[in-house]
Amino acid sequence: MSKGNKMPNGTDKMVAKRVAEDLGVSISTVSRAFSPTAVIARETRDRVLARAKELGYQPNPFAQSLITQRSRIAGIIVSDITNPFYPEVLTGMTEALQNEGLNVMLFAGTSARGADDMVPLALRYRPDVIVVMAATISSRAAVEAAEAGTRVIFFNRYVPGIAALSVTCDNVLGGRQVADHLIDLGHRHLAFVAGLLDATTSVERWRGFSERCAERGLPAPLKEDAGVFSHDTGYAAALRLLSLKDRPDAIFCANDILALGALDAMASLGLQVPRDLSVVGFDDISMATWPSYSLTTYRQPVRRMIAATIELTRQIITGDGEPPQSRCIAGHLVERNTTRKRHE
Amino acid sequence: MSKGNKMPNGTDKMVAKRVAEDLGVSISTVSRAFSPTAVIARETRDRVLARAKELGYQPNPFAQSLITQRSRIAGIIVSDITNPFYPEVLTGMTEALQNEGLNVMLFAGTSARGADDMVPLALRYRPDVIVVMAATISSRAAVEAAEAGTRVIFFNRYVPGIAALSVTCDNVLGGRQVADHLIDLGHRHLAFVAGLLDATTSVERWRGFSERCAERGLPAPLKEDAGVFSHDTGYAAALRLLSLKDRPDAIFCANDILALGALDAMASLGLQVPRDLSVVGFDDISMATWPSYSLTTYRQPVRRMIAATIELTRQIITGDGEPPQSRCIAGHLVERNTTRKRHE
DNA sequence: GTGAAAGCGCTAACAT
DNA sequence: ATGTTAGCGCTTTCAC
Repeated sequence: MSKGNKMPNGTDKMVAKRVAEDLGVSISTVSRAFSPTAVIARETRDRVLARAKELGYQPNPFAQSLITQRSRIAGIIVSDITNPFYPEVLTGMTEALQNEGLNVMLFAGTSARGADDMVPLALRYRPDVIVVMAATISSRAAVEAAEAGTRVIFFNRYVPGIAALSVTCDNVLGGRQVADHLIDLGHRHLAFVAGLLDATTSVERWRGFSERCAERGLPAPLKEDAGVFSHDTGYAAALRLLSLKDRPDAIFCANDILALGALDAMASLGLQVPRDLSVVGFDDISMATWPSYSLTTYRQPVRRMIAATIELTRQIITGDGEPPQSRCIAGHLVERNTTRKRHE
Repeated sequence: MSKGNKMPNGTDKMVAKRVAEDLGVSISTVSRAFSPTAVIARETRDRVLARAKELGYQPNPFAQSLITQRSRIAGIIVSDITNPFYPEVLTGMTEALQNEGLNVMLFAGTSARGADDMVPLALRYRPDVIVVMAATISSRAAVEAAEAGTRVIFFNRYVPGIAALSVTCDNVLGGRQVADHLIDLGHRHLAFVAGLLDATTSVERWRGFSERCAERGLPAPLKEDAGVFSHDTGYAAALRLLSLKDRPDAIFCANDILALGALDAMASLGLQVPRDLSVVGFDDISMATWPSYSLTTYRQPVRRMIAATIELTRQIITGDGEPPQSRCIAGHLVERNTTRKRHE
């Protein structure tokens, strides 16, 4: 009677020891076969690996982590996933991390338990890195993690005044380029629809936008706060702007979801892009390409941002080479509704 | 000189032993303090927990899993996350699992590595359960997992001919109700836009739809294959239907994304809902509510489906009570564009 | 190149 | 109610 090495379904649990016995080698040899850097005869490794596959053996990552002090886990913290931008990023990021040999542990912040509360949860697994994609997270998170010896990368989010890493799109530049685009189109009466008030994305896009307007001799653009990044709030904010006596002739929305809401608000008033007004978004989510919207937008360089995150992760893990540094990457304007024919 | 119990940042690593020494108790006592069921003096537990918090100690889940043989991990496998339905579900599911004390390990299938290849990856962590939200996964996945002693729950997907668990919306019923709705509206010339050919969601919705049409004495609806579930393909499929000589007067799309594409196709032809045609989707994603679309759709009971998944998970983990059984839950029709005023 | 032995951090008998 | 002890499954010196 073997002692307790049975599975719930009655079959024997497959562990290194059993593979070793099966092959008449030591446990160490089995272990070494799975370690690419270990010294082991090529032929032995092949034999072990082949038999292990047959038997369905794979090293237990818990035991591995315990001894190697490396989890090979990346924590990802998300919150407002209502913005379609994030799912797109989440999939890409997960894939990329998997390719680096990191498994992703996902933590979803809720209204009840904010993204901040996810950090201690994630920290228990001593992840090699934590990627934060939540819009509403305090700097406390990064501090806690730092104390636990885990580095945090803020994705698409900059946390001011803290030694945290971030990977962002160049929001200021984006705002400036949108300003140039609209001004070049002949617009002189610009407006901005802001999203979450304390989101750096919104703040910086506004800064670039308004700065550039000033530089080009325009009066300060109108600024309308949507409150949160959503279709509803974008719709409402646009309605407010459009009901003004001195209605703007171009609206730059802090992100695409807001912009789509704005377009729908315009449609509800019978206004057309680009005939009556220009609208520009930010992100370039897939819906921006839909014919019904054909939204001109500033595309975030998602692939490069993910690649940068992976690069930082690699630097964090190896610990050698240059110390990882925050990255800010330029995107580019994608013109669509300049020749838009919607509602005709 | 202590031997190796330093963190990368120089501070001592916080383990049960250190907390125990600090308090002058045994390691077991520390361990017991963290186990809700363990016998320990209330006062001792409070003392340990308080000090542990101060010191920043949390039990190492790897060590725990190693000994308890329970990972407290749920694996989630996703693939085509382009459908906004899934992100919404993913967040909700993650939250719900977290509330059960399960941490979520996310595996994203790619074009290169399909969802099937994610199963072995997930199995290494001996998850308490695997939830599959990928549209394209073979039954092999469930078999592999079963052999490893892990149960798989297919979410919104039924895998025929296999002893796997699934949680689905009642797609057949949904199809029937949509048929009734359209017929009651006076339509007699119905069409269906199918998504992924082998997706049970598409197949079953079609079955219910066509069955009900037959029952109510209508000719078989037209069937147009979109190929995949996307806006583009829905758009194209609708265009094909609308260019027919005997153009249908109502279109039921296998899901909302297809339906939104169909609506845009109609708009491009200057056709209006509900004046010229009725369109019905399936899922009720957030975009269906947008004023520009106001899509009538069959709402999947997502909350209840997640609750059912959690219930199954609980049954799987405890192992007692009734054996877990697949669940099929009715949704309901949400009427919107029956009074739609778009493009006016 | 391979085996023996120590131990990662923890829980669960078993003692007391 | 608490302490002692034996591993969970693995990697990694250290011998050979």
